[in-house]
Amino acid sequence: MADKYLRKFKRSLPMSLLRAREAVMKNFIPSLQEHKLSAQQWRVIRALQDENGLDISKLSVRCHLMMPSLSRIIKNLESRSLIDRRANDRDQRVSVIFLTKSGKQLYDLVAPKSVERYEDITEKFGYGKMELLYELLEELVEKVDEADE
Amino acid sequence: MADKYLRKFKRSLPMSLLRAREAVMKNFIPSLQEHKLSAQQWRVIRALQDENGLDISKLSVRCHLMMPSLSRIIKNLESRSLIDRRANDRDQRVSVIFLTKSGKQLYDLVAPKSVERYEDITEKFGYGKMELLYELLEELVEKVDEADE
DNA sequence: TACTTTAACTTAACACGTTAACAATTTGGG
DNA sequence: CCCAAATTGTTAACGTGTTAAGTTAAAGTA
Repeated sequence: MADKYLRKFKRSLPMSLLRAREAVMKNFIPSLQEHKLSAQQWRVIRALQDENGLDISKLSVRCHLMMPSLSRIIKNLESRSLIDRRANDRDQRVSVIFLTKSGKQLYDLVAPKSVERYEDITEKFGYGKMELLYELLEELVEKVDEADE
Repeated sequence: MADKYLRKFKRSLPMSLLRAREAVMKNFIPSLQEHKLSAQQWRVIRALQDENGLDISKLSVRCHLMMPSLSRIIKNLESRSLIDRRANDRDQRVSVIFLTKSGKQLYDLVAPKSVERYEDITEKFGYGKMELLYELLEELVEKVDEADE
């Protein structure tokens, strides 16, 4: 208990996670930029490709986006005719979001490049280490969330 | 090569890293908020505590902040008298940044709580796993940055 | 010395992260 | 049925991420 000082950034967990995420994202961003898509907009498109016709609250959870951010993103994608919103008949408060035809086309255009980038990263880093990393990250989240105080 | 589809978010590397970072940050943010500090502002203060009198470019590298963000952050911290800027005599273009007395006092107030939070996380997750995670993240960055294309 | 190039920021513009306040429904009693 | 409370978003405001353009000072070059 003698040395209660803060580690420098090199050994800061948030910083290490940040650097790793940045390094990984650098691989995906260029092909998204070619289509004027942000990483967040792409997440929404991906989620809708997985399951078309999600309401905004569900999208928010699946994409890890806060409602205000998502609200803006949907407005943007809607203005570009990549998605479509319809009111739910049973509950007029909820908007259900659908990928349009051009939204699906855009997905089909971008997805293969992302797959390539992912395979490239997996190859460079090693499949076993990738799996180990996933497990560690998952366990970290579990343990840290477990008892918040 | 048969199944060239994108994993769902649960198994997306950027998402896993994002979730982990969010879970970890949740532990540190409350004590920062008590002092109206963002995580980024705190990084700047920490860097200056490590080495007082850094120019903005060096701060940018150490804190992993882009120059425009840092420019705004410095303006903010300066307006709150937590830091102080002086022109470099040899080169009038560079501003050298110093922690003021109240900046240092704020550091002394916040740092112990961050140390506590870090120890708590380490204990919950396990020291060995923490070290392993650091190594994996570092290696991931190396390998991924290695050959960008 | 005059002129171009480089370096060190700063500003602008747009998107997202985050908290708080608002608006429109829907639901749950009484 | 009516009103309070909860639900589903949207808007506002401020700080950060990111790219591009603008400023000022230093360095390099003819």
